[in-house]
Amino acid sequence: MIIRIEPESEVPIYMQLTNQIIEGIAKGAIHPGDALPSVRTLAADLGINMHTVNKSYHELEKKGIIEIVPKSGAVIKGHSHIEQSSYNRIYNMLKPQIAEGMVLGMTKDEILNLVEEIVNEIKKT
Amino acid sequence: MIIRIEPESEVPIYMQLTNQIIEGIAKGAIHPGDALPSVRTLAADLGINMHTVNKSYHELEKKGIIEIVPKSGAVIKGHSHIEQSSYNRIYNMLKPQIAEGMVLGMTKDEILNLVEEIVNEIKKT
DNA sequence: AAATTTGTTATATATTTTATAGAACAAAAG
DNA sequence: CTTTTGTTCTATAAAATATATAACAAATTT
Repeated sequence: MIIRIEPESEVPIYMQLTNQIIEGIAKGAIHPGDALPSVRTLAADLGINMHTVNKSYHELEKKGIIEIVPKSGAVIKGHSHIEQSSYNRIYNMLKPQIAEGMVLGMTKDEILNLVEEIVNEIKKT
Repeated sequence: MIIRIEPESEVPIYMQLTNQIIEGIAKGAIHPGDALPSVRTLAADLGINMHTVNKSYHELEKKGIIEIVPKSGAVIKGHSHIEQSSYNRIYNMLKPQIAEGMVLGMTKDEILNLVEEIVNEIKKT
């Protein structure tokens, strides 16, 4: 799985990494049960600091996406059905952005089409 | 229009304000052509700093939602159809969150239903 | 015309966030 | 036993966030 970090982005490095790992899981590049690289290894590969990778992994753990076993490693969790707390979190993250789309002139159908397009784009390949 | 700022939130104050103004426009509490309060007035009303309100207004301007007339005021713009640059920005903001929903076990239909629910919730009074 | 209000600009301070660096630890894995 | 693991700690630096105060010229109001 290829990860690209843009140091000059306005998006913090740990968040770029978090998002790209999430998308990697979503599109099946990595699967539940797989172990993520050690924080030292991944940091060296990406040319970033160990603690930055560590922060990203703990973000993923807080989101319920991976499980960190102390002194062992980080493993991708499987999910049959979304939990209520995760659902609420996603609801609150999506709301401002959907409102922004509406204000800027998008109809409900245009928003739904965009979302469907994104889902398809993530799934393909 | 009622705005509530939570100083202890992990979401920056200027962003809370930006989002609530956007949602206010989306649900019709304020309309295109309306002028926003002066930065000093709103800051006093909310008990926050003038520069924080100013930053929020310039965020709204960057998003293409309001127009700031120097020495005059901020006016809400109308939108017939979304511009490509705004569309791309919303696309990039939505993508990581939709991927997160997928990883946490949401199906395409569950995601589309959630988005439709949010649109309806914003539209209703 | 005078006074007030406007957004803007500037300086200053403080806290939090982000990112890196290096070191040390105990536990797990080889 | 050696290496690797995540964790913890200290330290530094830059950027983001938030507040405070002051001053300016232009616009608005009185």
